[in-house]
Amino acid sequence: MNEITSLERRPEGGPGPIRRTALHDTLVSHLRDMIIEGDLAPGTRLHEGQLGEQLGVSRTPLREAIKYLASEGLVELVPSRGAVVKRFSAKDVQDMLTVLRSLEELAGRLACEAASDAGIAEVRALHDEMVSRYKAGDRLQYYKLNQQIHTAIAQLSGNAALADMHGVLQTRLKRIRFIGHEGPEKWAAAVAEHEEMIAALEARDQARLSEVLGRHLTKAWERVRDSV
Amino acid sequence: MNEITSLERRPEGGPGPIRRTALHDTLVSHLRDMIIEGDLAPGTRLHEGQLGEQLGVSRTPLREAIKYLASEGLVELVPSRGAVVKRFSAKDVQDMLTVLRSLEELAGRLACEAASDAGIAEVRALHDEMVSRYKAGDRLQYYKLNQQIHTAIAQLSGNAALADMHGVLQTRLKRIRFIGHEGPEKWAAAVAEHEEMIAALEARDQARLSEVLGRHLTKAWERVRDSV
DNA sequence: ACAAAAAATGCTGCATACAGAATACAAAAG
DNA sequence: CTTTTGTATTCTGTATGCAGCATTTTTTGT
Repeated sequence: MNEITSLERRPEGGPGPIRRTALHDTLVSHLRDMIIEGDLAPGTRLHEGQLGEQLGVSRTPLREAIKYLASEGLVELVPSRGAVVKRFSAKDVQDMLTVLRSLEELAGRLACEAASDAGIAEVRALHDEMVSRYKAGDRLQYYKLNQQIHTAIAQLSGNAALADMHGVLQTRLKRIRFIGHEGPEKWAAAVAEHEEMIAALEARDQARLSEVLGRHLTKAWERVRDSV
Repeated sequence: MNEITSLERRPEGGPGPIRRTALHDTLVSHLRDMIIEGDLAPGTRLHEGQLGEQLGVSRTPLREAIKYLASEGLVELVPSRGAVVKRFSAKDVQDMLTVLRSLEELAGRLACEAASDAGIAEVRALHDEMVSRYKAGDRLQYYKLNQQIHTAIAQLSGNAALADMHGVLQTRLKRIRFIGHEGPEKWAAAVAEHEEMIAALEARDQARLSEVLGRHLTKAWERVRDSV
């Protein structure tokens, strides 16, 4: 992941609306990934010239993407000195998890009311896939599906603002969670919580789903606490 | 408010650290204000050339500011067609208020634990000032102090992420609330709720403060419901 | 040899310039 | 009169160039 990555305008792959995708979006998500995956460590200065050359883009669109990420809270703008990757303290992480927990509890309650059966089935499918990845010991895919499930539940709430805020926090925390490698027994516990979560969702049991989601995040904090 | 506003690099006013403030920040907050105050109505296309000329800035920093606002959710980026001021449906507003309510309830609980006496005193001062504005019938100042109080409570929680998310939603809703002119009796009710709020905060009564904040926002929705 | 000042380098911030896409308009065909 | 197609204009997307600030290196004085 540390090699020089070169960008291309996302080629229009399959069918669907021929939505020419702007370089801006590509750059933003690319930089996001670089930050999350640790290519750009916290505290790193984002060198416009150098970075732009690596990515094969001029400074202008790069700067715009950086400003965008600044508003998302991933980088910090220092006047006359450019941008640096934001560094989160342990308290920052705990604070984010506190808010995320509150949001997920809300999402759980709303999802039980608003979700369509099809929507729930999709989450179930993601969950089953995740469990099979767990059994295969595929941490990376497990991690990604895990994220997707939480995102999906936030969206099932039918509340766009909620899904939005949830997404912002989840993105900021991705870098942290990406690092947090828990041991086998804790991993198993996390999977069990997910199992319970899906059951509650399928039963449309508001109180239970909300409770499980909350508990899940509280334990998540305990899992990563030391690695922060 | 609808005249052509020209920008100047924020002059270094009083004392304090001589922090040269970048044009970027000025532009962002200026554009924010223009959107909130209705100078740029929802659905309006943000014309880079024209707008830049009005503000006396070239397109480059303007575009960067627009991208920033896009991430904040105030404008929407349409590929190859620039940016338009985001339009919120009634459901969008309701959704935002639902989340905001949840966040404020959380903030209320945390603030009762974490706030310093001095911090509470400051909120009390804001409140008293607001009440006097209310008695004077000064709607604009009342409105601004009202916002400040809610922001202050979010900050008293000591949770930066919470204050952050709260701020984003509050900014998005400002435009709406700015319009919502309630009648005298509802206005009085809102002030009474604020009174109760401060009392609960000073008593550090978590449950009560949280409850009042929630109720306050629920009623706020009823007040603006029709004007959206 | 050390400290302070001065020059030099590198980077950001902003403006301008150019290319390509989207839209608006006009003319021509049905 | 409506529809369609070709053209012109306008605006966005990206690159480049220049000026000012920050930092580092060199030079100079003690």
